[in-house]
Amino acid sequence: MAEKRTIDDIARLAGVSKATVSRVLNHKPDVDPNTRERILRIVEEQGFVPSITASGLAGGRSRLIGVLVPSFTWPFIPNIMRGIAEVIGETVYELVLYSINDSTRENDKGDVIDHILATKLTAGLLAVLPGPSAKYVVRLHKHGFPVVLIDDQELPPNVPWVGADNCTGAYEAVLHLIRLGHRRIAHIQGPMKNLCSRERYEGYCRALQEEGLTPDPDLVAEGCFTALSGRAAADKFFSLPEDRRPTAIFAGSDQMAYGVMASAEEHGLRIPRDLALVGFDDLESSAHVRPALTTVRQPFYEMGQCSIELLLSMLDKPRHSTVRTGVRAGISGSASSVGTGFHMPSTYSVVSGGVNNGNGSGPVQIQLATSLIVRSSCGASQQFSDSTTGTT
Amino acid sequence: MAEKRTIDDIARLAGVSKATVSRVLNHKPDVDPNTRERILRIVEEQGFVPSITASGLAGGRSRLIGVLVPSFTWPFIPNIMRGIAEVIGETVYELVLYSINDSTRENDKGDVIDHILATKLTAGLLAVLPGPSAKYVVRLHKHGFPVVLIDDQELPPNVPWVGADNCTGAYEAVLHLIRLGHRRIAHIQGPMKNLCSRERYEGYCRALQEEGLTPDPDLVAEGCFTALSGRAAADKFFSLPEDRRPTAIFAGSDQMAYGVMASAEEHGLRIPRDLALVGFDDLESSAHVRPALTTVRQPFYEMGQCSIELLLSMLDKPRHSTVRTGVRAGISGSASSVGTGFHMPSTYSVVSGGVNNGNGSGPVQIQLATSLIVRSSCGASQQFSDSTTGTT
DNA sequence: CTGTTAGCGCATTCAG
DNA sequence: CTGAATGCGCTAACAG
Repeated sequence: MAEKRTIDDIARLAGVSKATVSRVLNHKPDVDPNTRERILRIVEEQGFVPSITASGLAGGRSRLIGVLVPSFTWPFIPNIMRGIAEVIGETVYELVLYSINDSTRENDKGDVIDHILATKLTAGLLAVLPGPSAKYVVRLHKHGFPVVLIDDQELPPNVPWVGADNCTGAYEAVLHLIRLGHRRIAHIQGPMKNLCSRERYEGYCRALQEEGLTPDPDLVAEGCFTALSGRAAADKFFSLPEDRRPTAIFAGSDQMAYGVMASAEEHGLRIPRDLALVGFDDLESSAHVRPALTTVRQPFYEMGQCSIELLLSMLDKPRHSTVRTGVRAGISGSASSVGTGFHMPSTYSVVSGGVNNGNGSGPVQIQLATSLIVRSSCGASQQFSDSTTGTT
Repeated sequence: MAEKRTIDDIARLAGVSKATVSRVLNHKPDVDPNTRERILRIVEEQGFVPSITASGLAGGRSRLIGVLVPSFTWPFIPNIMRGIAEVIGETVYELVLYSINDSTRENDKGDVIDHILATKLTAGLLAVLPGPSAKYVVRLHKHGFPVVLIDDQELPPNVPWVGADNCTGAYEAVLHLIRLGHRRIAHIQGPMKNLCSRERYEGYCRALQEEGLTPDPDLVAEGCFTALSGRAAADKFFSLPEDRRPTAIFAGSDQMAYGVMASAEEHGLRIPRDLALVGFDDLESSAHVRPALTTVRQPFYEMGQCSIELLLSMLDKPRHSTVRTGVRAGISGSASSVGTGFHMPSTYSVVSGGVNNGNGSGPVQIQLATSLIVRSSCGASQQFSDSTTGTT
């Protein structure tokens, strides 16, 4: 069904010029309501879908959005992608996937970026990139290519960015532990080359200080986000003399927390009885491990949504829909929603940039709030047996 | 860097016609070695990359490959994607992502497929689709659109497909349990609407029968691949009178096995002491749960590679590379490799179709072997502490 | 071997 | 409000 029809076919069937058809397809105002109606009907009947590549060529603007992700196996990528995909599905844009696999050498990463710019395939780029590599994307931005970075980026101001409030998240987690009576709280950091690790560490320190506790260097170890590294760090903590051993651990990622669990078990320590544990991320599995992991939830799904919204708002908004719904809102301070309606996550803050002048949207940096998900691993009262902590 | 240059620019700089430039770019044979050399040099210098959209339009054939995936949150999608991305990275093709989110109504799925065909954006489609929806993709195939399906598909013969040998995998898992001395082996099925679930069940039955054990209906329960459903099934088993309770459980997915672990713990059963457990999938986390889960490994990464290779081999192979490497092998019975060289997974079998006449490659269905990964949850001797079971 | 001529399917002037 | 003309950047015949 739906044999390849061109705009000319439709024009012929409607008894008008292709120019007119093109006009209604692109929602131009100057068209007679009747002919518009008639054309739309024929388009519908024939199941006509304009060639995205041809219109891109002719119009000089692509309807493809690039998404650059590091190895898919990072546990939170799927949720970010889900957010992106869902929003994109409502628009006329399509997603093209660029990926940097683990084995990509640092230099080649620049090439990948150059390639993205050079092919001129996409209208903009959404990038999830580990710490230092972000500079390549910033370069794109400087060249005037629409770009939005996601998570863990250390950027010059007004480079569009969407991330989570790592510092506050960590702060709240540690505060929670302190309120539970813990005094010797260890922290397993992520790689310190990543901004998010440093921010979490900052939150950790702030909580301790505010509560009058002095951070103990022996209770801080650097991991690399993996379970194995978390385990190693925990092993180190547990080999401390008993009176200096931590009674609680705040891990910089859920996976590292899993490693702590393994180590604890091996050392005969029961969680939460002998050790309180809090992670960071709220991976799917964290609700299912035993004991269920208390953790700081990062709104990955929302970050995906938010970032693509931001990117779209930076484009020349040539919204146009044929069969699909089309039209969405731009980002603005006051969660405005237009058309099919996009809702900004309830809690977010614009960190920088952000003059959102109606036309040429100004670049913005958006930081989404994290939230502490209390489960049993920290010994607090609540005991979710296996509820999947309902969140959108 | 790399300001927007067109083929005309290069032609001018090289003192030839754009046609000639196009010829060398597309690896046409009839070009003077010297001019070819010169042109290539200039292309390199200028960092010229031809517009993928323009050449697609003009040449009538796209260099975009569609990938259709169900909700990203399925745990094995990332690995499949990784395989796909890695292979695609070596070619001139780009990936465009189509996704069907969980909330997509069954009818709309057909629309998504129609949309893919209608836009004529992509040259072919790779689809990972749950059971019944596959029919839409089959329709595409019937329309002559190059398509390869991945996993769990019940297809007419010679619809290109790549999957795993579920039956043998299950068979080996159960056989392993029997050899370990178990007699009351329960099985938690995946949804029976999925072919893979039925195949695994078949393998389960076959192993029992071959060893002279009669399947007990009470020891079989249907789940839906999730941890929760696995837990429910296990609860049911554990509430059986002691002499009818299973001493081993073969779960149809790792996630369901996780559910079994939770239930076992609640019922005071120790794994593997009181209960042997084997899963299916070999998710990343299965090596890290405690006890480490014995499971049947599905070669997702390889499936990704294999499927994209198959799809590419079905295209009009207009291989062409500028900066990137390009050129890969087609699929054939005898793991042939061409150019940069692709290596078929060592063990695979062509199930159907498969006349691979040099030119118009015939459709094939490829089934990859699974492998039993023995860890501690089944009580066998080997105890991998936390080795990530090295596989490619 | 190489230049010339036509479009691919559509968006956009620019005149009516 | 609408049609005719022009060209996006490139490939594909067609003649040299």
